[in-house]
Amino acid sequence: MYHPQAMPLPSHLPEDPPPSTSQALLTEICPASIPWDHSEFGYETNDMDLPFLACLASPSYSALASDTCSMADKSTDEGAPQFTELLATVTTYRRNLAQQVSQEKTMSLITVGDTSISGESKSQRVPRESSRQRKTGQGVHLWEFVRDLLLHPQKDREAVRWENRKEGTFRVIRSDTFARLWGEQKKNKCMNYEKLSRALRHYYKSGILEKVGGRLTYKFGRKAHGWSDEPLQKVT
DNA sequence: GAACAATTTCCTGATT
DNA sequence: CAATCAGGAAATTGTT
Repeated sequence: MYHPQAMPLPSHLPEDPPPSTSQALLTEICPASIPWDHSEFGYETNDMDLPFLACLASPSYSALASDTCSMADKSTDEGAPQFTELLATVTTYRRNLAQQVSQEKTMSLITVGDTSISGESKSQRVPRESSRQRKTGQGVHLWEFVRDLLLHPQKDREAVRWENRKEGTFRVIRSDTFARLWGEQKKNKCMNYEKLSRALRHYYKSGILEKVGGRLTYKFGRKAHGWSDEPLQKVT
Protein backbone atom coordinates (compact mmCIF):
# COMPACT_ATOMS: atom_id res chain seq x y z
CA MET A 1 0.00 0.00 0.00
CA TYR A 2 1.40 3.36 -0.96
CA HIS A 3 -1.33 5.39 0.62
CA PRO A 4 -4.16 4.41 2.87
CA GLN A 5 -6.79 6.42 1.03
CA ALA A 6 -7.78 6.21 -2.57
CA MET A 7 -8.93 9.23 -4.54
CA PRO A 8 -10.46 9.48 -8.00
CA LEU A 9 -8.17 9.96 -10.95
CA PRO A 10 -7.60 13.41 -12.32
CA SER A 11 -10.18 13.72 -15.05
CA HIS A 12 -7.92 15.23 -17.68
CA LEU A 13 -4.39 16.03 -18.61
CA PRO A 14 -3.63 18.98 -20.83
CA GLU A 15 -2.21 18.13 -24.22
CA ASP A 16 -0.21 21.31 -24.61
CA PRO A 17 1.76 22.36 -21.61
CA PRO A 18 1.02 25.96 -20.80
CA PRO A 19 3.91 28.32 -20.16
CA SER A 20 3.45 28.46 -16.46
CA THR A 21 5.26 27.52 -13.31
CA SER A 22 5.83 23.99 -12.17
CA GLN A 23 3.44 24.48 -9.32
CA ALA A 24 0.76 25.69 -11.71
CA LEU A 25 1.33 22.69 -13.93
CA LEU A 26 1.09 20.46 -10.94
CA THR A 27 -2.19 22.00 -9.95
CA GLU A 28 -3.51 21.57 -13.45
CA ILE A 29 -2.56 17.93 -13.72
CA CYS A 30 -3.53 16.94 -10.24
CA PRO A 31 -6.50 19.06 -9.26
CA ALA A 32 -6.89 17.08 -6.08
CA SER A 33 -4.76 19.15 -3.80
CA ILE A 34 -2.04 17.14 -2.17
CA PRO A 35 0.80 18.16 0.07
CA TRP A 36 3.73 18.57 -2.23
CA ASP A 37 7.05 20.24 -2.49
CA HIS A 38 10.43 19.60 -4.03
CA SER A 39 11.69 17.83 -0.95
CA GLU A 40 9.26 15.02 -1.62
CA PHE A 41 11.52 13.93 -4.41
CA GLY A 42 14.43 15.99 -3.30
CA TYR A 43 17.08 13.63 -4.52
CA GLU A 44 16.61 14.57 -8.13
CA THR A 45 13.91 16.61 -9.71
CA ASN A 46 13.63 19.04 -12.50
CA ASP A 47 10.86 21.19 -13.82
CA MET A 48 9.47 18.72 -16.26
CA ASP A 49 9.46 16.01 -13.65
CA LEU A 50 7.40 17.85 -11.11
CA PRO A 51 3.93 17.24 -12.48
CA PHE A 52 4.77 13.67 -13.29
CA LEU A 53 6.26 12.96 -9.91
CA ALA A 54 3.40 14.72 -8.26
CA CYS A 55 0.99 12.36 -9.91
CA LEU A 56 3.09 9.44 -8.80
CA ALA A 57 2.92 10.74 -5.29
CA SER A 58 -0.78 11.38 -5.42
CA PRO A 59 -3.18 8.97 -3.78
CA SER A 60 -5.03 8.55 -7.04
CA TYR A 61 -1.96 7.24 -8.81
CA SER A 62 -1.05 5.04 -5.91
CA ALA A 63 -4.50 3.57 -5.72
CA LEU A 64 -4.17 2.52 -9.32
CA ALA A 65 -0.62 1.38 -9.02
CA SER A 66 -1.41 -0.73 -6.01
CA ASP A 67 -3.81 -2.68 -8.16
CA THR A 68 -1.20 -3.53 -10.74
CA CYS A 69 1.62 -5.02 -8.80
CA SER A 70 3.56 -7.71 -10.51
CA MET A 71 4.45 -7.65 -14.17
CA ALA A 72 2.72 -10.97 -14.57
CA ASP A 73 -0.38 -9.67 -12.84
CA LYS A 74 -0.68 -6.64 -15.05
CA SER A 75 -1.93 -8.65 -17.99
CA THR A 76 -4.92 -9.90 -16.12
CA ASP A 77 -5.52 -7.13 -13.69
CA GLU A 78 -8.51 -4.89 -14.21
CA GLY A 79 -6.57 -1.83 -13.16
CA ALA A 80 -3.90 -2.30 -15.78
CA PRO A 81 -5.57 -0.62 -18.77
CA GLN A 82 -6.42 2.45 -16.72
CA PHE A 83 -2.96 2.51 -15.27
CA THR A 84 -1.31 2.14 -18.65
CA GLU A 85 -3.50 4.85 -20.07
CA LEU A 86 -2.57 7.23 -17.30
CA LEU A 87 1.10 6.52 -17.74
CA ALA A 88 0.90 7.04 -21.49
CA THR A 89 -0.92 10.31 -21.07
CA VAL A 90 1.44 11.61 -18.47
CA THR A 91 4.42 10.52 -20.54
CA THR A 92 3.09 12.40 -23.55
CA TYR A 93 2.53 15.44 -21.44
CA ARG A 94 6.00 15.14 -20.03
CA ARG A 95 7.56 14.87 -23.47
CA ASN A 96 5.73 17.95 -24.66
CA LEU A 97 6.87 19.83 -21.63
CA ALA A 98 10.44 18.68 -22.14
CA GLN A 99 10.40 20.01 -25.66
CA GLN A 100 9.08 23.31 -24.50
CA VAL A 101 11.63 23.59 -21.76
CA SER A 102 14.50 22.67 -24.05
CA GLN A 103 13.53 25.45 -26.38
CA GLU A 104 13.66 27.99 -23.63
CA LYS A 105 16.89 26.94 -22.04
CA THR A 106 19.42 24.17 -21.82
CA MET A 107 18.09 21.18 -20.00
CA SER A 108 19.97 21.78 -16.80
CA LEU A 109 18.91 19.47 -14.07
CA ILE A 110 18.46 20.66 -10.55
CA THR A 111 20.54 18.03 -8.89
CA VAL A 112 21.51 17.67 -5.32
CA GLY A 113 24.84 16.14 -6.10
CA ASP A 114 27.12 14.95 -8.79
CA THR A 115 25.21 12.17 -10.49
CA SER A 116 27.85 11.21 -12.97
CA ILE A 117 29.57 7.89 -12.78
CA SER A 118 33.19 7.65 -11.90
CA GLY A 119 35.56 5.10 -13.29
CA GLU A 120 36.30 3.80 -16.71
CA SER A 121 32.77 3.97 -18.01
CA LYS A 122 32.30 7.64 -17.12
CA SER A 123 32.69 8.90 -20.64
CA GLN A 124 29.83 6.71 -21.71
CA ARG A 125 27.62 7.35 -18.76
CA VAL A 126 27.56 11.09 -18.47
CA PRO A 127 26.25 12.20 -21.85
CA ARG A 128 23.84 9.33 -21.79
CA GLU A 129 22.20 10.25 -18.57
CA SER A 130 20.42 13.44 -19.47
CA SER A 131 18.77 12.01 -22.53
CA ARG A 132 17.87 8.90 -20.66
CA GLN A 133 16.30 10.88 -17.89
CA ARG A 134 14.48 13.03 -20.35
CA LYS A 135 13.00 10.07 -22.10
CA THR A 136 12.42 7.59 -19.36
CA GLY A 137 12.85 9.15 -15.98
CA GLN A 138 15.05 6.24 -15.02
CA GLY A 139 18.32 8.04 -15.08
CA VAL A 140 19.17 7.81 -11.42
CA HIS A 141 21.29 4.86 -10.47
CA LEU A 142 20.37 3.00 -7.38
CA TRP A 143 23.46 3.93 -5.45
CA GLU A 144 22.93 7.59 -6.31
CA PHE A 145 19.37 7.34 -5.17
CA VAL A 146 20.53 5.88 -1.87
CA ARG A 147 23.20 8.51 -1.51
CA ASP A 148 20.74 11.30 -2.09
CA LEU A 149 18.34 9.72 0.33
CA LEU A 150 21.06 9.86 2.94
CA LEU A 151 22.13 13.39 2.10
CA HIS A 152 18.57 14.65 2.03
CA PRO A 153 16.52 12.59 4.44
CA GLN A 154 12.81 12.94 4.00
CA LYS A 155 10.91 13.52 7.15
CA ASP A 156 8.32 10.83 7.83
CA ARG A 157 9.84 8.71 5.07
CA GLU A 158 13.24 7.99 6.49
CA ALA A 159 14.42 4.69 5.11
CA VAL A 160 18.17 4.85 5.49
CA ARG A 161 20.40 6.54 8.00
CA TRP A 162 24.10 7.17 8.28
CA GLU A 163 25.87 4.72 10.51
CA ASN A 164 29.21 6.41 10.10
CA ARG A 165 29.20 9.28 7.69
CA LYS A 166 32.97 9.55 7.58
CA GLU A 167 33.40 5.92 6.67
CA GLY A 168 30.46 5.93 4.34
CA THR A 169 28.53 3.27 6.18
CA PHE A 170 24.80 3.50 6.37
CA ARG A 171 21.98 1.41 7.68
CA VAL A 172 18.57 0.61 6.33
CA ILE A 173 16.10 1.75 8.94
CA ARG A 174 12.96 0.55 7.23
CA SER A 175 13.48 -1.95 4.50
CA ASP A 176 9.90 -1.77 3.28
CA THR A 177 9.97 2.01 3.00
CA PHE A 178 13.36 1.82 1.34
CA ALA A 179 12.04 -0.55 -1.30
CA ARG A 180 8.87 1.45 -1.74
CA LEU A 181 10.78 4.67 -2.38
CA TRP A 182 12.99 2.96 -4.94
CA GLY A 183 9.93 1.43 -6.50
CA GLU A 184 8.39 4.86 -6.80
CA GLN A 185 11.55 6.16 -8.38
CA LYS A 186 11.50 3.40 -10.97
CA LYS A 187 7.73 3.30 -11.30
CA ASN A 188 7.87 -0.28 -10.24
CA LYS A 189 5.45 -1.08 -7.52
CA CYS A 190 6.65 -4.67 -7.37
CA MET A 191 9.92 -3.63 -5.84
CA ASN A 192 10.70 -5.12 -2.47
CA TYR A 193 13.71 -5.25 -0.24
CA GLU A 194 14.71 -8.67 -1.50
CA LYS A 195 15.14 -7.37 -5.01
CA LEU A 196 16.53 -4.05 -3.92
CA SER A 197 19.16 -5.70 -1.79
CA ARG A 198 20.11 -7.96 -4.69
CA ALA A 199 20.69 -4.88 -6.81
CA LEU A 200 22.81 -3.40 -4.04
CA ARG A 201 24.87 -6.58 -3.82
CA HIS A 202 25.70 -6.25 -7.48
CA TYR A 203 27.60 -3.12 -6.49
CA TYR A 204 30.08 -5.13 -4.44
CA LYS A 205 31.72 -6.37 -7.57
CA SER A 206 32.06 -2.95 -9.12
CA GLY A 207 33.35 -1.31 -5.95
CA ILE A 208 30.49 1.09 -5.57
CA LEU A 209 29.53 -0.63 -2.34
CA GLU A 210 31.57 -2.69 0.07
CA LYS A 211 30.46 -5.46 2.34
CA VAL A 212 30.19 -4.75 6.02
CA GLY A 213 29.33 -7.02 8.84
CA GLY A 214 26.11 -5.75 10.26
CA ARG A 215 22.67 -6.59 9.05
CA LEU A 216 21.01 -4.03 6.83
CA THR A 217 24.27 -2.16 6.76
CA TYR A 218 26.18 -1.11 3.67
CA LYS A 219 29.19 0.98 2.89
CA PHE A 220 30.04 3.15 -0.06
CA GLY A 221 33.07 1.92 -1.95
CA ARG A 222 35.81 3.75 -3.74
CA LYS A 223 33.79 3.97 -6.91
CA ALA A 224 30.99 5.81 -5.20
CA HIS A 225 31.31 9.53 -4.85
CA GLY A 226 29.40 12.52 -3.64
CA TRP A 227 28.47 10.99 -0.31
CA SER A 228 31.26 12.46 1.81
CA ASP A 229 31.64 15.95 3.15
CA GLU A 230 33.01 17.19 -0.09
CA PRO A 231 31.02 20.16 -1.38
CA LEU A 232 28.12 19.12 -3.54
CA GLN A 233 28.21 20.10 -7.15
CA LYS A 234 25.35 22.23 -8.28
CA VAL A 235 24.27 22.54 -11.85
CA THR A 236 23.25 26.05 -12.62
C1' DG B 1 19.19 -5.21 -34.83
C1' DA B 2 23.33 -6.00 -31.86
C1' DA B 3 25.88 -4.92 -27.93
C1' DC B 4 25.89 -3.18 -23.59
C1' DA B 5 24.78 -1.39 -18.78
C1' DA B 6 21.98 -1.49 -15.03
C1' DT B 7 19.00 -3.38 -12.96
C1' DT B 8 14.96 -6.89 -12.07
C1' DT B 9 13.31 -11.35 -11.13
C1' DC B 10 13.80 -15.83 -9.40
C1' DC B 11 16.10 -19.19 -6.92
C1' DT B 12 18.85 -22.03 -3.53
C1' DG B 13 21.18 -22.18 0.53
C1' DA B 14 23.20 -20.05 4.70
C1' DT B 15 22.88 -17.06 8.66
C1' DT B 16 20.80 -14.23 12.29
C1' DC C 1 10.08 -19.05 11.75
C1' DA C 2 10.78 -14.76 9.47
C1' DA C 3 13.97 -11.67 7.75
C1' DT C 4 18.14 -10.98 5.69
C1' DC C 5 22.41 -12.13 3.20
C1' DA C 6 25.07 -14.14 -0.82
C1' DG C 7 25.40 -15.04 -5.43
C1' DG C 8 24.25 -17.44 -9.82
C1' DA C 9 21.56 -17.13 -13.79
C1' DA C 10 18.37 -15.39 -16.94
C1' DA C 11 15.22 -11.75 -18.30
C1' DT C 12 14.08 -6.97 -18.96
C1' DT C 13 14.61 -2.19 -20.26
C1' DG C 14 16.68 1.69 -22.29
C1' DT C 15 20.77 3.61 -24.74
C1' DT C 16 24.29 3.79 -28.24
